Amino acid sequence: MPVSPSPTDGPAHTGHSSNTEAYAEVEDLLREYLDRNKLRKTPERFAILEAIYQKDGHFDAEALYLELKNDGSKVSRATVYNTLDILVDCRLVAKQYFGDSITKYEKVYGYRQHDHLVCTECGKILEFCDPRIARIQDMVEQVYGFRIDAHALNFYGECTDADCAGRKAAAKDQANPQNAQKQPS
Amino acid sequence: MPVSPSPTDGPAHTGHSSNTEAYAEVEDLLREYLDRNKLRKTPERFAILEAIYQKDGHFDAEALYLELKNDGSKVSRATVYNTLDILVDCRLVAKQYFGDSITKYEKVYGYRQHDHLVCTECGKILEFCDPRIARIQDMVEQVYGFRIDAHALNFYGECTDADCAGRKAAAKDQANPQNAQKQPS
DNA sequence: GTACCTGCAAACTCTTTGCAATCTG
DNA sequence: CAGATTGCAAAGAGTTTGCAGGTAC
Repeated sequence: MPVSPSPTDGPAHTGHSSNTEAYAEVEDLLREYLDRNKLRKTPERFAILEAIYQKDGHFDAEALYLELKNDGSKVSRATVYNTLDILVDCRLVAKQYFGDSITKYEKVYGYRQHDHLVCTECGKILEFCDPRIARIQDMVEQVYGFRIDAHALNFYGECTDADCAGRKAAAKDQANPQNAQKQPS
Repeated sequence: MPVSPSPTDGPAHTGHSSNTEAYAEVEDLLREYLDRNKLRKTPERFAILEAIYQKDGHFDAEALYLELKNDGSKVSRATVYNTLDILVDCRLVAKQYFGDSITKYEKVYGYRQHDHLVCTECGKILEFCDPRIARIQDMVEQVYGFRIDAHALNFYGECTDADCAGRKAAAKDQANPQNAQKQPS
């Protein structure tokens, strides 16, 4: 499975269903997918799915592994990675890259399609929706003869939060020009 | 073989000025940036800049390092990474992530702003331009109070090329269901 | 029972770091 | 000259792989 970005055309669920509410549906979808692909329905796979759907926001594979471990599960890192691939493949999870070369994941099902706004100073990530992206996608599909099934749009910039961590550091640097060269996040 | 080291990874660059023409300007821009930030104008930095502006399309740090090495330069990997950071910082080079967790770079100056269309089967990358993205950016800036200075929009899907490598492999898999589960790149 | 899956740890890949030597300003 | 920058190699972080044992079907 090559690229695994966030699906744009997920189930057209409007608004967010609650975590618990959504989970039964989600589990069924995984079951179906595993059936369809003749993969086994192991407890590990469902444990990982459940852990993900209890979380909010973005996470990385290591954090998920540690969380599972903390909760008494003894899934291995290898299984976490393997299962994440499966979940991305069946569009229950989306893979995201925010410029720091750490792969992040987020649950997808039951959540509105959205894109990301990343503060390069403090790392804060906001989400936004814009219907024009779907139209750009349609145009690109037609012009280039692709069948597009996912997209990722990230904006990078600086937020205006008073407590933006990076901005404070930058201010300090100004008094201390040796450190002026910003580190990439 | 999915997304990353595809031989077809080539350009399809939209609206470019010639390489040599742009380079003098680009060198000046780097010089200015180094001055402004009190960084040293080392030969390595200019050698790397030049190598990048002689290339077309996307490349990764390792490929750039090997290329420089081949050409007789003896810059180290560390310097390549360090310099890429500087060039990204002064907007002569852009960092890109196409879903295979290998960081790609491309030159930016003198090239029209564009976004990417990635074939998840064969790894081909096409480029397109759409003015609506700038408008979405404006709106997001206003609504969220960000100062945005970069974006990345990637569409992922399947191309319609007759020789799309991945599609052939997928067809083979269908006859041989054991291999149905696609491998991550 | 079979072969898919898992856990474990080692291997791998990409990137960063530490340090002595070198070169810019 | 001072100290920023380099090359080198080793370390680090994140992810993948190989293999023996476990387990879904």
